[in-house]
Amino acid sequence: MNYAEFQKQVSLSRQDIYREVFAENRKTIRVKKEGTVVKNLERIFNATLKISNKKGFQAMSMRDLSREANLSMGALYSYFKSKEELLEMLQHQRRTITKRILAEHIETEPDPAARLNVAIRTHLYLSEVMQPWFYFAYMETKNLSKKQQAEAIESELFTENIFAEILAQGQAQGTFINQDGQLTASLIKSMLQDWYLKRWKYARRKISVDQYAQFVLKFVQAFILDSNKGETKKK
Amino acid sequence: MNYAEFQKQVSLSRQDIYREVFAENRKTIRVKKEGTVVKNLERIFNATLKISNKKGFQAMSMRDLSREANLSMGALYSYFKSKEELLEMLQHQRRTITKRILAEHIETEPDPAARLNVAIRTHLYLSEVMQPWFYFAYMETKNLSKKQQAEAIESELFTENIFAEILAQGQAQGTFINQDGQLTASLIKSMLQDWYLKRWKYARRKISVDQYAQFVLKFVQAFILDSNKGETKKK
DNA sequence: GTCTATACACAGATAGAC
DNA sequence: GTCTATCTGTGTATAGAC
Repeated sequence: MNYAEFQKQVSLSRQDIYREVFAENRKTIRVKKEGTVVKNLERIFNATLKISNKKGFQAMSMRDLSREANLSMGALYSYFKSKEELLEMLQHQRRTITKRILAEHIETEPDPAARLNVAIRTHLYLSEVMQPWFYFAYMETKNLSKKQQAEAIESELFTENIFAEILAQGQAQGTFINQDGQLTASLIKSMLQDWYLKRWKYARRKISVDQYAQFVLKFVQAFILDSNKGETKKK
Repeated sequence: MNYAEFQKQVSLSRQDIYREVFAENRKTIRVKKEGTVVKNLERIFNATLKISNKKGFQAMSMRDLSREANLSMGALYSYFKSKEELLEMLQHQRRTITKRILAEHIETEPDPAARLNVAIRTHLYLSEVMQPWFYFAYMETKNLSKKQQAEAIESELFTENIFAEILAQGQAQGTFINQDGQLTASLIKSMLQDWYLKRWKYARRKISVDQYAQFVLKFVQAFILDSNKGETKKK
C-alpha cells in the first residue's frame, strides 16, 4: 500500500464526513435540508481549521469565522449553540474517523510485521489526508472541557495500544525481539505525530509521506527486528 | 551523566533565570530594585505557565494572571507593556537557555557516539528541569508575531542541526551507517519532544527521565550502528 | 435559512491615589 | 512599587426582520 492507493480505497469524500456530522448532531443543528447543511458545515469546518491552525481556536473570534466562512453570525449559530460545541464537533469527528479507518485497515493483516507496516502507513496517510484536522486536534486538546479531555486521552491511548498490541503479538511469536512494547509504541506514535505537526518542515524539504513512512518503518524495524535487518516484507 | 548529575552541574537556579530576564528587559521593566523584580518575575512566569499550560495563553485573562501571581493588574503592567510582550519574554528566555546549555554540554565530547549520547540526554534533562517552559513554547508558537515565529523556527532547526551534525560526523568517520542524517535528526527530535509534551503519560507509567533517555538511545543506536548493537560507550 | 442589529459581559490597558 | 477604579474595544450570543 502506498499513499495513492490509500486515497482511492478510503471513502473519505468531503460529503461523507459532513453527512456524518449532520447525522450525529441532528438535535443542535437547526437547519433541516441536508444539502444546505453539508455545504455549510464544510465551509464552517474549513474556515475554523484555517484560522485556528494559524492563530489558535481561542484567538479566532466568531466574527473572523463569519467572514472566512461567508456566513453571518446568525447563520453560524444555527449549526451549533456555542463556540465550544463547534470545537467538540470537530474533535469528535476526527476521533471517530481515525478509529474506524485504523481498525478497518489493520484487521486485514494477520502477520505482525505486515500489520505494523499497515498500521504505520495508515496512520500517516490518514493524517496526511486530514492534516489540518490532526494538527487542530493536537493543539486544541487543552481547550476542551474535562469530559472531552478525557476522551482525547482515551483516543491517544487507543491508538498507542494498537501499536503496543502488534508489538506484543510479534514478540509472542518470536518475530520481534523483547523490548518494552508500550514504550516502543509511544516512540512510534511520536514519530507519526511529527509528520502532521511539523508539516512545514517536511514540505520544505520535499519529503513525501511515502518517503517518510518508509523511513520510519526502517527506523522501527532496526530496533525490533534486531540483526535480521532490511526486508521483512515487501508489498 | 544522569539526571541527578545534570541538575547539579547546571547553574539554573531560579534567581539566575530571572536576573537574566531583568538584564535583557531593563527598558520595559519599570521597577528598579533587582530583588523585587526577581521575586515578582518568578511569580508572574510561574503563574503564566501554570494557567496557560492548562487552558492556553490566549484564554488566560490578565485578571486570571493577577489573581494567580498575587499582584494587581497595575503591578503586572510595570513588568511588561502588553500581554504579547510577556509571551515573548518567556519564549525568548527559553530559547536562550536551551541554546546555551546544549552548546556547553556538547562541546565537551569529541567522539560522535558519546556526543550523541550527551546531546540526547542534555536535551531531555533540560526539558525535564524546565518542563512547563518547553510545553508552553511548543503550544504557543502559533500565537507569536511573524518575527517571533521566525525565531521559533530557527530555534527548532538549530536544535535539529545539532543532531544532524553529530550524525554526519559519525558517518564521516565510519562509526554510523549512512542514512539520511537530517531525517534521522528529525525523528530523534520528535522523540525528545514527546517527553515534555506527554508528560502525564510517562508520569502515570512511572517512567523516569533516565529510563526514557536510555530507551531512546538504544532505539536510535539500533538504527545508526547497524549490527554492532548494544554498547557504544558506557559512562 | 440567513441576515442585520444589538445586548451585555469581559477583555486588555492605564491613570492617579497611596 | 503597588493598588483600586475606570476607560474603551471586542468577545459571544441572540432577537426579530426578511
